[in-house]
Amino acid sequence: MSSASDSVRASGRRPVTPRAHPGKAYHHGDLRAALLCSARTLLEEQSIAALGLRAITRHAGVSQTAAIPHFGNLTGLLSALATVGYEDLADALTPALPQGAHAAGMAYVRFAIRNPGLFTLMFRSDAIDRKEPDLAAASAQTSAMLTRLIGSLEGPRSSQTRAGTRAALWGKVHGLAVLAVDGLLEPLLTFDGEEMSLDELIADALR
Amino acid sequence: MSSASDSVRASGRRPVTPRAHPGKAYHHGDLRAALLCSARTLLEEQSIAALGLRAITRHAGVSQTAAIPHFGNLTGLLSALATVGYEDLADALTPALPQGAHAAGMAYVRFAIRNPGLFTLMFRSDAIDRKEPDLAAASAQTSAMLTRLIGSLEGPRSSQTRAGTRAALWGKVHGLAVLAVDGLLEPLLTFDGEEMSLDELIADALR
DNA sequence: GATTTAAACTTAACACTGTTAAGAATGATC
DNA sequence: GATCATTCTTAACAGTGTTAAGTTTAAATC
Repeated sequence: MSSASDSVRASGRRPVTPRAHPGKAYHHGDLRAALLCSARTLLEEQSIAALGLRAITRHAGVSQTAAIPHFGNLTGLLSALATVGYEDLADALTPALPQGAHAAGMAYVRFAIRNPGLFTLMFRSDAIDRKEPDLAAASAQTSAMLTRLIGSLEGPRSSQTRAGTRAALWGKVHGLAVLAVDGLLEPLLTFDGEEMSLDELIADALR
Repeated sequence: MSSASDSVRASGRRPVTPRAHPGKAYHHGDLRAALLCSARTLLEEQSIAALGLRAITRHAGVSQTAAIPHFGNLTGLLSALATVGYEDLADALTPALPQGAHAAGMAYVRFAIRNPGLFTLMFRSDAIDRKEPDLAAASAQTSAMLTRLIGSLEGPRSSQTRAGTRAALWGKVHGLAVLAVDGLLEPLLTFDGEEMSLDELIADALR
């Protein structure tokens, strides 16, 4: 279980300025990471609609435009947050990959359920910029893990059916994740008065 | 192929005021339908981000707040548009259902690809209000079609595995639709210089 | 070590948004 | 024909992202 604060990573390529007067200086020290942390907190504690530039900077205790030097604009900030999301997703997938497709699929969906806001943001193509290099790299890395998984599954196939298999697996897993996050699978949990957990349903669907 | 204008339906429960002076009167006549049509045009010709109350009314040639009496607020308008989307999706699914799961899945994904903006809106839980009765009804109707499809597929099963099967099918189909609309399947279309169409890939993945 | 330069951060303003309130125009009802 | 409810407009409010200009600090250069 990764909290919002500890999983926001270091500031990426830009070297972090060592802060001389921690927390109080005019120069914040690591405002970039602090803003990402505030954004992630707002995202999970409230909603994706609460992710405004002013709301984030207000939560971090800085002025309205303090994010501009670090991210350029709101899209830049959200893209950086989505990048964190792809990195965290890769971390969640890594230990499950050698256990096969079922375990990997469960890890994917569970990540979405545990980080619903972040997962949603990662696929909001109109709120983020997929051409941002960091984001493109993190996204491609996650994608590559899926490719390796498919490649390790069975014997030799044509590359065409491999593409189909890959789309089928990713589609199934991603669809279940999206539907679960949106609460659209809940009507399926009750039948004739009996209940089943969301995790059970997904494990069932992934067989 | 359904164009944006002809597929916006009549105004729903609210009886349409017969227009005395078509197009020129102070009372528009069927502003509700006209606004939905403008919204759908903006949605598909531009993007989901262009769906503002002012942009829609501007496109329809009325004042900024003319949509309020009909929809209450922006969420109401977008929910009504999503309702149209679920109705259109049901129409697209109906002829394919008797042909089995593969045909139904293809119809689902093709609908998404042909109406990317509308399909995206239909699953934007923070932009629409799923408790709106019309929307809930239209959405439930689509869901019921899926249930009937699963029920007609094979012999008797426990209701538990039926829920799993249903989640698996819906998840796979929905995931492929979402990924296709976001352009995330395109990297899978090329292998060793050879190309394959998106439709082929999806047909492959749905087997 | 002093000076210059570059970056972070703040304040103020602009154009834009959704929503509300009040008023004018119209169709429906009695 | 008078009343009433609805539709639609205008005006205003609080909020947003972004830009420009100015201030404060850290780093770089001499």
